[in-house]
Amino acid sequence: MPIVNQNIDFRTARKHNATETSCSICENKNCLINRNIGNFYDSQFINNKNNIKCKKGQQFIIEGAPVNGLFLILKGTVKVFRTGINGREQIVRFAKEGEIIGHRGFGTEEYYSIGAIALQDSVLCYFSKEGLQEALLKNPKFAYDMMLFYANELNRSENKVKSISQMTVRERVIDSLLYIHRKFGDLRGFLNLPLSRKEYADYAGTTEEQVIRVFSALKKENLISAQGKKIGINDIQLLKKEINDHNYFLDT
DNA sequence: CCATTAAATTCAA
DNA sequence: TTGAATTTAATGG
Repeated sequence: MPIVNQNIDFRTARKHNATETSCSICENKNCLINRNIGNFYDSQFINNKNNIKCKKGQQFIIEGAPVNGLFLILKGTVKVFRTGINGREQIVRFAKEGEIIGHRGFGTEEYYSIGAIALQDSVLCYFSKEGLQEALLKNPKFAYDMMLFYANELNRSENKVKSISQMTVRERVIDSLLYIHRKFGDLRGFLNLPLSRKEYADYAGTTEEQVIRVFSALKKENLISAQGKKIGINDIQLLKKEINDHNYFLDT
């Protein structure tokens, strides 16, 4: 179970530690800020970021907490979720290095509508709302890149609504596997992100038992293999075909 | 959904 | 590095 709220104060989290990284020497090329670093007129806000270390399982965004900045993943992976009516967790997405977290509430919302938990020990960069707003107003290229990011996110989330409402459980589980595969890739024949069956279920919008049963069926058909949390995809073509046959689209 | 057993992971010595 | 303790997977009711 997730470690509950260790009272992180992001404003006072201090920057004098070994993982402190200045954006100017950061090697994270997926990072939107890093990609635009040459374009900034005024890089003041970059120097005001905080690096936050999160242990595996630590929640760093709590649903309902006030938004006063935005996170970027410097290192590690994270799951972003929303709690449904019956207390069930719906995983919105998995995020890896360079991705932005907590952007939805950025412009107008005052409170987070999502929670986020580190899946591994992770390092996050935290930028204040004020600094970012100023940077966006001053730097059109940066603003444009942000807009593209938002458009992408919207597209993805619209696809997800479709998949959850129209696909069968088996298709949703397969879709989830393909999503993880696309996003995190393979490592020595196994998906490069260890997830529990519960987490697959929360992403696919089903239950742990259903996932386990679909996995068992897929194993019998030799489409996947599994050793604990390590899932191997044996026949990605057939899996893709099963989704494509029903005319569903794959997101990023 | 819950209970049971098997399997895998974690943790600390 | 091991194995005991804890967590997670798998199955069947």
